[in-house]
Amino acid sequence: MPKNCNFVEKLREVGLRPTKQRIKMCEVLYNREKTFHFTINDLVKMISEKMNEKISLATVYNTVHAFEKKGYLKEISIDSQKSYFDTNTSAHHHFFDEDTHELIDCDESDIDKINIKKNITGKKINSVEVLVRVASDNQTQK
Amino acid sequence: MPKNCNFVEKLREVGLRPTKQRIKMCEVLYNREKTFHFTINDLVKMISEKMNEKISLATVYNTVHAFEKKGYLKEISIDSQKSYFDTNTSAHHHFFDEDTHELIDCDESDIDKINIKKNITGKKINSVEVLVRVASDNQTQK
DNA sequence: CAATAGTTTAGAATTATTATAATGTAGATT
DNA sequence: AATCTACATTATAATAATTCTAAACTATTG
Repeated sequence: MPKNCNFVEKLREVGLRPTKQRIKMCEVLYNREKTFHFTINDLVKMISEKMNEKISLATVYNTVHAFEKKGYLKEISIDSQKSYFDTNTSAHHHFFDEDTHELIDCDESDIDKINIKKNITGKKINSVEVLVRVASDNQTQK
Repeated sequence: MPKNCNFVEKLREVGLRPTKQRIKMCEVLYNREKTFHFTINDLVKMISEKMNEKISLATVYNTVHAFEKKGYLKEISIDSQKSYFDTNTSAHHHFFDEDTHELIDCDESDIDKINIKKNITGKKINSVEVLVRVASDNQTQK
């Protein structure tokens, strides 16, 4: 979703009603220079900080999942009990900083094309994701 | 951990007391031909099915985490709310079947060595994991 | 502008996991 | 082999993330 676009139209295009709450969430998520990563908790905080009115937690969950289903958000797998989401929905990989629990984008160009020699009969590949775990250089790792 | 090994000695070697519960869990996890994947829930079921006595849920969690810390188990990242564990602790990648929620091993030899061109200053790479999501070939994917 | 189908909401319910604190036990010391 | 002590186990409570529920609300259709 590009910057400053008409969120009302965007939402309507994919069959989501442009409600006040969804438009607010679009503004928080997409009215910015760069894509970013967040947890639901992060998002709730951002909304309550930047907006004068609050959005119910259930709505935040609903809307994030609706956006994910429509391809406006991507979920990122980390071995945490939390879900991370990414407003960058293009194919790309991630670094995960185990010290800070921060996710960092890794362009496709930063990793050579991955060639998978094995295949599962009757199954097609939906995605290939690389997760590079990093941690501080100068101390013992977990 | 090889098959039929002396679990008492193995546990002692890394500084874990060979308790009745830990030995039982070793038997369930390692007395078998092949390595496998499981969730805590799977494991609890397996224990109560195969054993005549039960092990407390808290102990299962504690022991799985103790084994993980000692390198007897590896945790696998999936965008689920559950944690998956793998008795294959060698470096390898995974397929995740989105239909059945099954994890399938993928040898290092099945994927060419991954070369990461980007690096994060002050951080060292702990691991590089590839997750290949697959789903049924003949229907619409999520 | 009324009907209706989709949305929002607060709060309850659920699920996975961790914390607590009392009891039990392995291994060392006598 | 009795005792000590640190580590383990246990049932249960607590926490945290997420989903469910059912009533109130609202965007769109007719």
